[in-house]
Amino acid sequence: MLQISFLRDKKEEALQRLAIKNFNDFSLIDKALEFDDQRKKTQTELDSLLSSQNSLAKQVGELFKGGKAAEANDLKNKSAALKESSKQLNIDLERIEKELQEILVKIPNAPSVKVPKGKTPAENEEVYRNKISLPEPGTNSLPHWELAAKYDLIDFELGNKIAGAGFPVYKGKGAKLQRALINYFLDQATSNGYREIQPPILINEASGFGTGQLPDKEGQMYHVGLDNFYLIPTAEVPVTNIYRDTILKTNDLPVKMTAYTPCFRREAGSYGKDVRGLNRLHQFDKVEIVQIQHPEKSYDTLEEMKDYVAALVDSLELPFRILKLCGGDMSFASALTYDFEVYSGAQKKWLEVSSVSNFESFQANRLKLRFREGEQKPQLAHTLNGSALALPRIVAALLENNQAEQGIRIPKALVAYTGFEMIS
RNA sequence: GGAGAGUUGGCAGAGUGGUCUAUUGCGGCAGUCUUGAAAACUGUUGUACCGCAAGGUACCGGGGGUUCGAAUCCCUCACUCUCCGCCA
Repeated sequence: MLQISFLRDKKEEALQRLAIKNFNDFSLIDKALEFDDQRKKTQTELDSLLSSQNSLAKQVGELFKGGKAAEANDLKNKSAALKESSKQLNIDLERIEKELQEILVKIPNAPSVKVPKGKTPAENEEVYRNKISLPEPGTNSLPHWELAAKYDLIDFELGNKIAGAGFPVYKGKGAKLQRALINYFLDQATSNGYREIQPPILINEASGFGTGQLPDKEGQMYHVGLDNFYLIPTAEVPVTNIYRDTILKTNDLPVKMTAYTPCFRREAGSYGKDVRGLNRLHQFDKVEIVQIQHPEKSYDTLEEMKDYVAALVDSLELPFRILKLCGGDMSFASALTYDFEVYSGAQKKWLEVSSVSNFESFQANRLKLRFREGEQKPQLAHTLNGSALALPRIVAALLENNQAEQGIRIPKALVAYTGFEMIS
């Protein structure tokens, strides 16, 4: 949620930046400013009315104490009359605030000026590609779903039976590989200064609102109706919400956290070959990194996180590229996003395995996540997060790119975690 | 799941209808004293909104109600604790 003060004081800048995201509904901004004017006016009226009521009430008390009942009753009636007006003003104020809020939550985050213009993924800007060459066509022929069946690593049919499509069952070395990746990713993160967190994987509405999943993406989350909980789509939600309604000190920054969680996504509307195998699941595992940072340092931090993830993917010996997302391909809440894609040999396409974003103060404003510089007034912090990494597509690429006659080779960095060098 | 007791400022903890713009202590910050520090003493101490300012308003778990007036009374929801039951 953008701050109304930003829309008011830097309207031109706001409009220009929003245009990068192809958001052109400027009437919405004007409407927000109008409602804000109304809010101020109503608040002023209400406050002065309440002030008179407070002083009348005080007088009534004193009159009763002094035994002047008749005069007291007079003032009582007067105060009762004022109460009617203040009640109405209060209703007006609540309505105005609600309407203002409804508009504000519809306005996406303003992208950084560094974000390239564009509408489609084809217009994303490739900013880096590592030195590992793409697999030769023909040498790595089987897609991961066939390899998974051949070596009995992942059973999609069994998942269907137990839960439904998109809930695979990992077996044997397939299961061990999952656990190895999770441990490897967590160990790497903690040795890079991220504090490990194990959060709840069910969240309440307030948490869903804080990071921006609610109300807009309600349909993307599984909902436990009986208790009104949501299953987390990413660890970002519970981990960032640790700092909801919090005022940090400058010294506390940056806060660096990492968490492994399963992630649950309904993926309503997805279909076709994009969802084949591990490409798109309802339940998957991911290690997330989250940082809370001073506004002046958040873009340096974003680069640092990008470099960290790059080193991590590199260590798995997978060919990958980094894209700076164009305005049209960015998420609602992000100000700048880097996507990481590994190349899948058998599928002959790039698979997204990580997304690293700076949200600036967009989430912090919803979360009321602030920090205080010395004795100054609290100000909103910046939040950032990234996948480091999401497992399924990493596994897909590992299986496909490392397949050979004698089996599937495990990258060196992982062998200490898997306990085996080959799947055969 | 059943019964009971609670939720007050950074923390502890008073306050059962008007002087609560919330007692007090601890902690924090500033100062005095000191070569420096500690101790002691003095002062100060939250958040949000409205207002050019002076100042005003709201917030005692959330929401609603009673009243001229609510931390205090009523309703409701959430959470915490204790005991019982069940249980990894």
